[in-house]
Amino acid sequence: MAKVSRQTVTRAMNDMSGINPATKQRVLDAARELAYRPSRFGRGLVTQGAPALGLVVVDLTNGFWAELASSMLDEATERGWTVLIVEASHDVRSTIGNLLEHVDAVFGLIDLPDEELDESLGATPVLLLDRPETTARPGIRLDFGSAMDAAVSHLLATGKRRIVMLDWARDDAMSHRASQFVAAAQRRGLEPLVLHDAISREPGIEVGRQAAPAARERWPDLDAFVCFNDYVAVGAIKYLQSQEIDVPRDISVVGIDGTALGLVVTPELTTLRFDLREVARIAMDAAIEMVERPPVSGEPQQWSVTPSLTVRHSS
Amino acid sequence: MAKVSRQTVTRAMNDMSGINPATKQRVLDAARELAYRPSRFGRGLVTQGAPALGLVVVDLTNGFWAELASSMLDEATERGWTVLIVEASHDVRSTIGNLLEHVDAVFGLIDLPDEELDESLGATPVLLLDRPETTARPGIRLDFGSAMDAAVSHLLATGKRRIVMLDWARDDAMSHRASQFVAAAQRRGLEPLVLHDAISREPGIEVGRQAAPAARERWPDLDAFVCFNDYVAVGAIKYLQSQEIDVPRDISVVGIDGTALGLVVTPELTTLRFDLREVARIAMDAAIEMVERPPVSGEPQQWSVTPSLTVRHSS
DNA sequence: CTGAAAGCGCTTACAG
DNA sequence: CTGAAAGCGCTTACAG
Repeated sequence: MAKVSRQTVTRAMNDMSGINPATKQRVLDAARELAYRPSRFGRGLVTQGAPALGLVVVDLTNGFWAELASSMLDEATERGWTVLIVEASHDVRSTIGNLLEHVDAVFGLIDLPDEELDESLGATPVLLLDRPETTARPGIRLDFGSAMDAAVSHLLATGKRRIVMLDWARDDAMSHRASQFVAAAQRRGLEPLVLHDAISREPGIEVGRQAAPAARERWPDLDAFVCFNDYVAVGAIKYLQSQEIDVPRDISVVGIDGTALGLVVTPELTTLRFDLREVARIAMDAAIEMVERPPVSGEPQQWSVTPSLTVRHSS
Repeated sequence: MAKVSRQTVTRAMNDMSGINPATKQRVLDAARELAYRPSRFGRGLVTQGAPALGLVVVDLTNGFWAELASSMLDEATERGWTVLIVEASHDVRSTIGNLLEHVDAVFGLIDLPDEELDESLGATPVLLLDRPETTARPGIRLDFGSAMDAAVSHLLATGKRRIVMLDWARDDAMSHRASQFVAAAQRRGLEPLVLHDAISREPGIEVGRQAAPAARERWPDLDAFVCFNDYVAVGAIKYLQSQEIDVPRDISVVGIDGTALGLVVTPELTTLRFDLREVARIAMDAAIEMVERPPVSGEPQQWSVTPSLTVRHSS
């Protein structure tokens, strides 16, 4: 339409030098009229484009994942990478399959059995968040060990003796978080009390609101809750408030994750807070490494991050 | 390495029929050893791949954006699209530039002057969220008009008379939200009271915590706050609590956005709640339309969404 | 300042 | 069951 060759179009569209301004304008006009947009595939084939990381989160409306996503975005931008975020709440398999078309590496929590994992992911470099040691894939583990110890010690120091974990999971198995609580409680000679919720679809406020009274019925003398996450903790506090049970005097509440929620609820929530910035840094560096280097055989690399106990007013 | 042609590699990698199992295995083994991964660009050039939408948000850790992002993800997946989320908090220009390499259309809040907008976005179809009417681009407007009326009426009905808007903006101009509040107040014959914050970087809890006392100093007889968003409202409630001022008896507080935060704070927050699911639906349909149809000249299309007043316990 | 040629890495017919 | 040819839509030298 502009009566020029494709190279000249390239020059006009990409703002390159060595083109007559009038020619350039003619090309740009024609492009507008034809609604012409360069194909990202054609261009990428030649220029390689910026590498992209796929981030698989569980639920963006959960502060933990929102904060991780936000941190990943920052860290990626700094390194010239692009991030593609997907929520793998519904159909994990097809979500992942779709994602792979667009990215050079994947990071996130992928809740799939090992065999399916290999099948879905193929040769794409993957870094798994918080997966059991059984996978032959590199990963970042959320290690609650020492932080759970700190939380239990803190509750003991404030005079609490009957600590109940309000757990949550998709199935009947105890969560990783709860099992670490059990270990910490036993190390202190406490009876490990765990109430397990496998009914609710999401570990939200409602879980805590319903689990707290159930726990009190089962262990009337309980004096502290450690909760699966901050949402469950907020639900527990909301229930206790409704019963005019004083937090923390009568019952202390400790959350996990360190989301912004904890600063909104009254009293402000004691919680195990992750440095997600740090997680994002590790993940980006590992992803770049995996994409650039040939695959190292042998032990898959494992990182570990530990939350720290942030004491506020709910304990 | 496997001593086969590229077509056979294609067959092996893509799980196609018409290939000898032994050959396939040989190819797969070689692929693994060479860490071979098909180029997404080469493949996309032929298959076209799934179309991608770029979503530009302000801050993923803000519940409004997290919920919008989550809804967009859902709606996009249903339509076979992929979503690429970016946060345009720091360097908007380069963030957008980077994004364009990867997507077929863009949706979101892009805080750039009109000329720069055209320059940055080029021919990419764009749908703007909550931009002034001045742009010659299609968009979705957040229209507070009738909802502000409802909020003011509700406060009047509960006996409040001196309503103060706690506003926030990046610069000295009144926000769109505040100007709609002013209009609603004037329609009811009220003096429109607005306190403007242009100091804080983000419209977070701290803004409310600091603005609330400032407002009380300036208008000692105030009896209600309407806040720029839920975060500011939570900050105001936190301050009032600290002063043992009863909410809502002494001072009512109304937020905007309808984020999950409002259910966590005590008392639970009355707020103007958007149906972000609806916004996501409109945006996805419009994006698909823009990519598939040639560009229509004439008036750019405009949609409008109105929040609804959700009365809880802070008013 | 403009254009002809080569090639990026795949897949889709088609031939054998 | 396997391979030779063509082509997807760009950009990068290079020639004029």
